[in-house]
Amino acid sequence: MDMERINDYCWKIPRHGNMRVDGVIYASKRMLNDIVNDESCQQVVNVACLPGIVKASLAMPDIHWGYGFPIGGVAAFDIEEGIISPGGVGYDINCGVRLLRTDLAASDIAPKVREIVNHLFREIPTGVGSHHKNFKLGKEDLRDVLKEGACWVVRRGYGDENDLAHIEAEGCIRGADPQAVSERAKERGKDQLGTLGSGNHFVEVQVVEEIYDDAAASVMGLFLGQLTVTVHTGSRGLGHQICDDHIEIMLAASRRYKIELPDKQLCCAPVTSPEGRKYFAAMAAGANFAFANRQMITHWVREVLEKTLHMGPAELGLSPVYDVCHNIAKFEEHMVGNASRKLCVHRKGATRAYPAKHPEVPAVYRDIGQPVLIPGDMGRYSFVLVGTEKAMEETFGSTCHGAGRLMSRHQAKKICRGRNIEQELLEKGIIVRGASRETVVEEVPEAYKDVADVVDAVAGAGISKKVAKLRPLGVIKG
DNA sequence: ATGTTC
Repeated sequence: MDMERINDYCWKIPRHGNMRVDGVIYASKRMLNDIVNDESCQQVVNVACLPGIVKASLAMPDIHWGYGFPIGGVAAFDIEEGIISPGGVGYDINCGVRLLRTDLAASDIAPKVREIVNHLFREIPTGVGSHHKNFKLGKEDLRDVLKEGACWVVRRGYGDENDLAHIEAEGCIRGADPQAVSERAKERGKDQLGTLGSGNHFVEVQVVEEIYDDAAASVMGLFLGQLTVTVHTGSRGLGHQICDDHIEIMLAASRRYKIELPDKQLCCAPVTSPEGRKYFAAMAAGANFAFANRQMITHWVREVLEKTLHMGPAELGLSPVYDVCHNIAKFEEHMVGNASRKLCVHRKGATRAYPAKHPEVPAVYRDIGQPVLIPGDMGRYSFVLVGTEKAMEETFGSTCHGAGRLMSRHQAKKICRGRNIEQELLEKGIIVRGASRETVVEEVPEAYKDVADVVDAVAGAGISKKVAKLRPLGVIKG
């Protein structure tokens, strides 16, 4: 692949063949070597061929191969001439991350971590197909969750207005239509609200290990040695089914609208077409289910910590720092050249990273920029960043989303033969409870890139700024 | 990611 250097952290695949715009990849030179030899590079080129794409087909340093569009990709399309595509969002609609802060020092509760992990594991269903036996939504309630997102959960008494103020889009994407969601998707979702799922999803008890930006950390209520909890999950079977249903519809739509596709998996429809509108309405509903999911899990994290530590809410001081999506398509205003344009921004394995002063950043963060939450693997660390003006100028206000896989699940299993990963992590001071040995093995830290490399690349490029590093103490995995 | 090939 022909690659031109823009700067130390930014590389261009010049427009060629059917590409309508350039490809642009954010990575250090060292990381780029792996990326160039990966199939995901061709996916960046393929996306650049889609109608109405604006400026460039973008990729973050954690890019890897995905369904049609690369994971770690950002693609913005003109509302009038552009398309919307389920492959540009991914199967796990509104997969995302929520960081919860507390008033506690991790050292004070260290002897209790195992008990906390065990209680979390008992209260939050984990693993493929996990669901609640005694917490099922009726048809009307599920409809309201799909329309209202986290607001519905708070209305039912699980959390408060302050929680909602610290969620991207306040936990509710407007334009969601439950009627655009199939009965089958609803059937899969009705007993999965407040469940974790599998793969890289987790609830993790952490300690703030390093602070890079004192002022920003202070505004976020973060301090050195602090106990925090991170929730990483999405829209479960419901979102998966929405994606499946609409890929089917989009395959037909692509033919109907005579959209030339370099890869069938890029199937899409004009943003303004009935198929495009219906997908957006269903995707927004799936996104709202995921916001509600993380809000529901937050409630159980609160309960577990209060009970295990014998504390009231005031003493615990648990509240969300922020909650961000990294698999979503949104309608946003961006400057393109000298004009402000309304675009459909697809972020798939990419996180919104708005700068200070942006009207969509919560008032409390208006001076520091939007918090960005980057989970790493379970053995190393996670990062808190903030968005920047440069992200707004270059990447439609977007940045990376995580470590990115280095090995397939199969490869991971192979290198772990005869090893006890739980024991190895325990020796590093990390208590792990997984739904099965298999998932723990598939998520072995060596299977992932070092998230510090990913974060240093986006910080080096100037599209995010480092605020804090979090180290795991205990984790539940699907 | 996913009732991991409805």
